[in-house]
Amino acid sequence: MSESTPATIEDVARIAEVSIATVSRAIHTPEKVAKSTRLKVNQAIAITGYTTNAMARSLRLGRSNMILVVAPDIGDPNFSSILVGLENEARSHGYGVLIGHTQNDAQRALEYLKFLNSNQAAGLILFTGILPFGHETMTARLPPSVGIFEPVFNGGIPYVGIDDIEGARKVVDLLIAEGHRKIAFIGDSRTRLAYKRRREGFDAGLDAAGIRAELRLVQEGDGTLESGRAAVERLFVRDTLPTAFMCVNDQTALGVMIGLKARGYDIPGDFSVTGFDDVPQATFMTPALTTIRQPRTLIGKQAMALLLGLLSDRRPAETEILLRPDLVVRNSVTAPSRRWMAK
Amino acid sequence: MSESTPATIEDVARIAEVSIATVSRAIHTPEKVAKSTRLKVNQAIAITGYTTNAMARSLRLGRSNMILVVAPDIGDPNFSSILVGLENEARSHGYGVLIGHTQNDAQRALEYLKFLNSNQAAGLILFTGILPFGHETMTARLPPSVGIFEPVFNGGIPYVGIDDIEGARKVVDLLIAEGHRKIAFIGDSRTRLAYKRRREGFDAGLDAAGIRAELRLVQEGDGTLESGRAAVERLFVRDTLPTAFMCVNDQTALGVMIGLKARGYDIPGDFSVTGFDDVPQATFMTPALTTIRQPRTLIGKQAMALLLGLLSDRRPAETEILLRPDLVVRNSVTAPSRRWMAK
DNA sequence: ACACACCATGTAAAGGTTTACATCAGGGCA
DNA sequence: TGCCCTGATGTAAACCTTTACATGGTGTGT
Repeated sequence: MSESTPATIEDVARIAEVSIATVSRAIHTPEKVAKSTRLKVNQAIAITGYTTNAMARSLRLGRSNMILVVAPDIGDPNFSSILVGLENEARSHGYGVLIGHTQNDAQRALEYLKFLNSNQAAGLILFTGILPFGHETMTARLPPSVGIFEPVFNGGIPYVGIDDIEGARKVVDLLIAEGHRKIAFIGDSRTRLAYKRRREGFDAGLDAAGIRAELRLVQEGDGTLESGRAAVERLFVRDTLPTAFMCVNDQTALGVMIGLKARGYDIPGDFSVTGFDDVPQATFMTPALTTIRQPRTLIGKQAMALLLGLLSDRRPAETEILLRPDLVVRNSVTAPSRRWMAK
Repeated sequence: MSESTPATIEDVARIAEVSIATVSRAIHTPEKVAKSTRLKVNQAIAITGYTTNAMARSLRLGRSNMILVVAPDIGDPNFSSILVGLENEARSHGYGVLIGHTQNDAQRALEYLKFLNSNQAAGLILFTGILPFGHETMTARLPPSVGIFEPVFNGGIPYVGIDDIEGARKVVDLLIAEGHRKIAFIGDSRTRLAYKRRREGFDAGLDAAGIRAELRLVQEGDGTLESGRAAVERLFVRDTLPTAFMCVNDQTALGVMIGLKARGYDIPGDFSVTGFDDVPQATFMTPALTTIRQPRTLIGKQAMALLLGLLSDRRPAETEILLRPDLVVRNSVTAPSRRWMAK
């Protein structure tokens, strides 16, 4: 009717000549209303262009159709593909996705907390390993939540990630198969479980091949490009050089490559280098980086599906969903250089 | 009190020994309540941990504190930096950001329309040049909106972008300064205004230098990597070769570089290549791509600021905000090859 | 023919706010 | 003293749904 104000359920009821209760039922539990009435209601809806006011509905129901996604850095290119998965799954179930960007700042995280308290979000997707909110009394009040990549804080919150151990294993196995015996591992000493597991996979691979791990070849960094470069420097002051650098993530690998090139070495001619994550830039590095692909969109999809399940009281089958990591072979790995063999 | 149920305004009122109206006023229009009362209310709020229920508030007010951001592809790495700007600005004004992902699918776009109709979003940020919703009756009902990069549909909606003409001009000017006279332009024939403008800048630059434009050197593509490669092939079947390829965007430039390398040429030794947009991969291409930087985060910030202004009834000062494009000089441009000079 | 069950629908309350309007107290002024 | 104005607070309606409960009508079984 009047185009200015959106139609309410009452407008529909008037036109369909039924009560508003019937309209509501016709929409949400159609099997409870007579076919003929349902028809009238549907016509009235079509005429008015009625859409139910989500605010009123959420208020009445006590929960909204929004999912809050909190990530430390939404500018991270890796984030966007996951977001696609999250969003698709959410939308196809009538949920909307709300974005929160903490930049690892507790203050900001706290502001998002308000969205939860004020019932604006029915569920939570967490990207950080640690609960962003000062977990004090908080944890109790948290709505159904799902973590991405890692278990959240004190557990209890299911998460979706990849099998980091297996992924790392695939990388070492490749290097070993190529003939490498002295493999450096450039790690990340921060508390992320994923990084610990990649190290585990590395150790397991060496072990399985009967290679004695050399602790001198293990360097701890912080996952940044710079830490990769620094690790190279540290290794070169010693006299035990590896023939391959296995890096905990692609950033680190890039740093390693830069460091190696700065010293005039050829990759993979002189040294092989591997990454982990398959960031979009990996294809464009020179040489293109051999790494482990994170099925990002799928991770997002599964995480959202899990959360949506939680929201419908379906208890999660498992508290940990680990997807299969795939090895992406590009050009940064080859057999160890004769140069070092001779030595 | 009871931790199970979030505190309502009534709980606060009871503790502060005032009416709920006073509590509401103490929060939103503190100057209207006596200092002593204000104090009592604040204490009560602290005790209860009260946060106003956004659903109820939005219902009453008739508008929410959510901004819907609709983009054709939220997986696009360029999107994320803009999102950072949007999100920061929104959050600092108490607004939340809702993500919509249309994949250029009208059907999906329509689903987002529901968020608007149902009052779930107070404003709209549009990434597509064309209105995603089948603009029929829609346009009238649209909430305050702001476009990104381009004017939306039939105008009337302000937008924030960069000055594409000036950006393109900076590129041609650089090429010309390096000594290039025969410059190919690999364009995008789709209807995006930005692309038209980049072409305009190209023409203007040539004109200003007194170089006669050769239409044969202008190739229309569709902005994809493949279209860049195809353009190279088309140019090589003719005998008029350029010494430089100016591409409408970085994707196209990458395609051109691949095409050129496949034919055994060196960049920039044999041909110079330029892009536009400065996508994250540009640094990693070989050679690193000389291109135009989009101040993405700033664009997001400004767009959101503009929208927030609209929401407070402040009419926009201008309907078009064009930010300054910066030239990013890397390694894909050099003086024209002697090889062609000799010819 | 009566009781009962069942089905379709209506009535009204509840959910948490905001705000126009009413009320009330106190102070200034004639 | 009486009147009016002002400033602080309270009362209650409205925002739009959903749903428990009530109502009334139809049909089944005895």
